[in-house]
Amino acid sequence: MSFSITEENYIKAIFHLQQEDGNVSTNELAAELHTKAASVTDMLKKLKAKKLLSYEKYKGVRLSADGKKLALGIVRKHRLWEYFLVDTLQFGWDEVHEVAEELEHITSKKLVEKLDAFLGHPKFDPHGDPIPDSHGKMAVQQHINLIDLPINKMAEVSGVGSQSTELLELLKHKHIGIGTKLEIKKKFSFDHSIEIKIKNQNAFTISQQLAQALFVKIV
Amino acid sequence: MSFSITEENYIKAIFHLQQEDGNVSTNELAAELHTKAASVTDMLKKLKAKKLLSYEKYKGVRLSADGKKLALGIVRKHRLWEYFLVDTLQFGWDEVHEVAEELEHITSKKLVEKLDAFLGHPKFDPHGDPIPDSHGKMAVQQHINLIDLPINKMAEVSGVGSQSTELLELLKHKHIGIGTKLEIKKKFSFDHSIEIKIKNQNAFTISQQLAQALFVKIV
DNA sequence: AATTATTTTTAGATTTGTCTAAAATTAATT
DNA sequence: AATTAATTTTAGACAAATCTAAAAATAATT
Repeated sequence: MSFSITEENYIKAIFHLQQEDGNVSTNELAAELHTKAASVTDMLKKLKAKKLLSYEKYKGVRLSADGKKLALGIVRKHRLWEYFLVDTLQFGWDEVHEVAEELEHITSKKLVEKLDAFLGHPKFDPHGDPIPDSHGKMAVQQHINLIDLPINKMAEVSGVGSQSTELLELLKHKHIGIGTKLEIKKKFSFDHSIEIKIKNQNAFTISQQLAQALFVKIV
Repeated sequence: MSFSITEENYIKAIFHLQQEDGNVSTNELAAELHTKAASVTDMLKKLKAKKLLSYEKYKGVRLSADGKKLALGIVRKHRLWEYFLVDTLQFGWDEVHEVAEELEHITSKKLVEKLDAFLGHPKFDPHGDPIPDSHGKMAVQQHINLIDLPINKMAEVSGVGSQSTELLELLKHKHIGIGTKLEIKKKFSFDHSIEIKIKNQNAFTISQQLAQALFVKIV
């Protein structure tokens, strides 16, 4: 059985949303996919008929085993292509997401396996997210949210919570990227902003929103 | 202005067909695209409205300057990806066409230019076809049809006339590929078959159809 | 030149994915 | 508990790309 690009995008969006949520609502999906709730309802019926998910009226949606498998395949392709773009073609890590959104729908299985081998079976993509292997297994990276990092504990930025160009632009401006080593110097309860210090730089504060979008691992 | 994958495939098909023909007929296009004449007519109206081609009822079709530019861009991507698949990912030259049919529709201009640079600005793809540069210019390879090769003149296979899997399967079986050195020993007027001899091999005959599908350059 | 055959176009229907507006259901609040 | 608000679904319509069947135009043949 084969799936359209649209169907694949629905499955991928549900996969990402259900990481946190468990069950995913129609409105959440509509927002994620920049479409309307009515369109989502229509598509969910179709995907249910294809046994990619379980869905009951008004009860939200959850991927089936087949759906998860499909989603992991798409995520695998997306992250391998991101790795390729950065590692092989010298793209900036903040400019590969949109291109990978297209490349992830190329169907050839052989291409994926050859690309994976050529890249040396990488475990993490340039944003710090784990790449599922050909069986759908992925390494678990103990990402902590920066907001939860204890004060004065050195950590390394290992992932970002979103791929939005707005976020990536801000990070570029502040010279924060994957691998950046930093520690928290102060937490301000008034607006939940935090003061961070990057090695060899002066300390500066970042907003709660930004801190929540950054994941780190303690080093 | 951007174009759907379907529109791009029409433009590409017209480009290839008009190389020989000049004006391309509705039925030719329908055959090439495995669709029906009625569908072609509908699409030609749309592409005319987008100024990619000139088209008058019952008179056939011809690409405009814009249409040619678009076609060359698609051909460029197709052939660069084929080169990548063979050269970088170690695909066989006979198994890359279908994958490149998908990859050629990836839109990022930056990707194309970075890929081109990474590959070292190749001039010909693995089938011996020239790769247009970023301005749409391509090297002219003096491909001669094998049928026109003089007897006992050593030549090197430089291209194939079609990408059909049937042809590629036959070539694989006969151990003929790009770069194969051969000469014609006899031509049989009865069925226009020819006897060829590949270096270090016994001579054997090939059909007119096969000979017409092979292009060589005299060495 | 008239007739037959082929090619091409039109007309109307279908599928996929989307939309708006209205109805139905569930959640929140008074 | 009753009402309001928010969410979700249904109903009907639309655009893209396709199809079949019939009509129109062009080409081929007698």
